[in-house]
Amino acid sequence: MNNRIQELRQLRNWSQADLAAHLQVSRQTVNALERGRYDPSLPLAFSIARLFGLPIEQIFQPDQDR
Amino acid sequence: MNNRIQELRQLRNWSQADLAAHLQVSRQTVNALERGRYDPSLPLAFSIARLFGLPIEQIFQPDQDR
DNA sequence: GCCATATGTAAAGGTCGCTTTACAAAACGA
DNA sequence: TCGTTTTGTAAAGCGACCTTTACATATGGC
Repeated sequence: MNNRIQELRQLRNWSQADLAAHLQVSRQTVNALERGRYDPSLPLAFSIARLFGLPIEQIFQPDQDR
Repeated sequence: MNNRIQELRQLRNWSQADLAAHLQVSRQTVNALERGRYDPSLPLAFSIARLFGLPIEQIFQPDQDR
């Protein structure tokens, strides 16, 4: 699962800590998501989409094989 | 997190086992999702949305407080 | 009544998502 | 150069997600 979190965060000149605060998760979680270590839960994906004002499908892209 | 999985499944006259086969998950997983015991992972949410031809936001609705 | 199908649930087990604490390294401004 | 901010990473712990096996109940057709 690919995502555009880092790109959307940098557009706003936010640090990972800033984004984490807006999402109410830890900074390590934001870092892990940006680096692709794991996918967010569905509720967190909704929070991210709402924060950036985009549909989930425009932020996250599933791998070819799913 | 609310979802319309049961409604969309019944529109197609599918059993939970039928849907599970299409999604390549266990029947118990489909049952748990329909009964709201837990939310799907983000990749599984994408599979469900693609199968039903709808955006994720039209199948899953986050709780008020998220 | 019988048999097959569909649904609900439980228990045990593995991996994932997220936390807190902590440390290291990179980047930046004054 | 020094102090601050930012990013990356690790480890331990906990609950969520999903599996397999198994059993119970309900429904419907014959």
